[in-house]
Amino acid sequence: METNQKQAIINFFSKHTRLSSQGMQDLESRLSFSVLKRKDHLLKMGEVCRFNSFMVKGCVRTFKICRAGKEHNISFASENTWFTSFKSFIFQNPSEYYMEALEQSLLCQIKKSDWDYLTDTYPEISQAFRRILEKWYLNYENRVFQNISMTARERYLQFLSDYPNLVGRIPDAHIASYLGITPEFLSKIRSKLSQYPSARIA
Amino acid sequence: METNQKQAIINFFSKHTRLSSQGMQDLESRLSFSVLKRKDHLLKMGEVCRFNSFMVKGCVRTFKICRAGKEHNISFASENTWFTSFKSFIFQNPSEYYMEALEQSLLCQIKKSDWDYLTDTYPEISQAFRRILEKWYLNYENRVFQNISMTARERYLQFLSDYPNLVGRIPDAHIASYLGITPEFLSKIRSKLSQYPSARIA
DNA sequence: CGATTTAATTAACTTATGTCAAGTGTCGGT
DNA sequence: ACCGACACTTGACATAAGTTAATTAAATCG
Repeated sequence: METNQKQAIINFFSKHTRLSSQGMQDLESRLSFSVLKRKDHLLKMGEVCRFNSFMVKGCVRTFKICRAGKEHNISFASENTWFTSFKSFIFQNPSEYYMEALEQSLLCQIKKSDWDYLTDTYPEISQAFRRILEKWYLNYENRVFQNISMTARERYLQFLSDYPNLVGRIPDAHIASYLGITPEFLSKIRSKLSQYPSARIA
Repeated sequence: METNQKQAIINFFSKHTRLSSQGMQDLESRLSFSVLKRKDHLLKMGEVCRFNSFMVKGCVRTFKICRAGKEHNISFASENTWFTSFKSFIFQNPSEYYMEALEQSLLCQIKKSDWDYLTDTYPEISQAFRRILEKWYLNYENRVFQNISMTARERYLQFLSDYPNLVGRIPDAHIASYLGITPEFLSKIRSKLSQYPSARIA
């Protein structure tokens, strides 16, 4: 059963690199599973993030509390994505971010020490990690561009097209936070969009 | 003379990794210099970005033109920073971005093929590149958080503190674009800040 | 199944930011 | 010294987005 789930990760790596059978075995033996209930915290601010996580099933939000004391979602992790509190994981220092499950979730995790071992030992795994990091980087680059160049409505339409699997699954208030607007304003945007559906042609 | 300038890059790498003398020599022999005049384009949209560049002296902006046809600055490169049009450089495909010199600039560049050779051959250099990429990533992560959680005035104050060397050096309109606001509104922010200097305590 | 919390909507009003247009100042080139 | 770009500012007005608070709908838990 668990071995079946681990397959998702092996598949993930296989897509990004030619993984030697030894590397595959070594990787698999270092994966561990973790189940989160809804509202469980995977990480709290100030804690050191010990794991890089692969989401098998479920959804987790990563957020930070600003000076004014409000939560701001910076990203969501859903099926088949790697996620971690990057700076804390890399430098093993206290995280600025919280990570909280929005649904019951099944994660497959690698400890920092195993991660370091694997990337030091297997160039293919190291390369796959660089690919993941490149993807994360390009994702944030796009987010920055969207934030400085688009209205809230345009960013919402972009979100719908980028993350169709999250819409209707997580509370709108979390999407609003991710977009940098209030839930009330998102509600108005949605209301106008349903009134003039043609406006959806982005 | 040029050898002197190359020293800046060697220094940069030395700070981030233990560089073997052979790697150092190999790296140095693959660096080339490039001078840009003000308003020169280092890269235009649609072109493939052939280089990773290190800014020795000067300033370059990277921008993209949105659907509405307006330019939006996504980043600035000034002294002692690496910059490139990342996606285009990595995948050698047409860039979505333009890069334009805001001042006469001196760059030290590495071709993609040399970059690949160096990172494949010298683990230290590969590691240094990962450090650069991590830095870029964390920079954008912070930008996203700032964009979704701060007002324009707060983002401007943050910019002043993050990039004091750019203030008064490049036109305010470019800073406004980077912050995602209009030049007129930035002017009003500046005006209020000089009226109530204590408001600068961020 | 009912009781209670959480989510989403709506409206009135406020604040943040954009648009347009005019005006001033500055700087390099002639 | 003059001229024309460009940079910056300012004010009146318009639009985007936030705030507060009330209301309804829907999910959760006992």
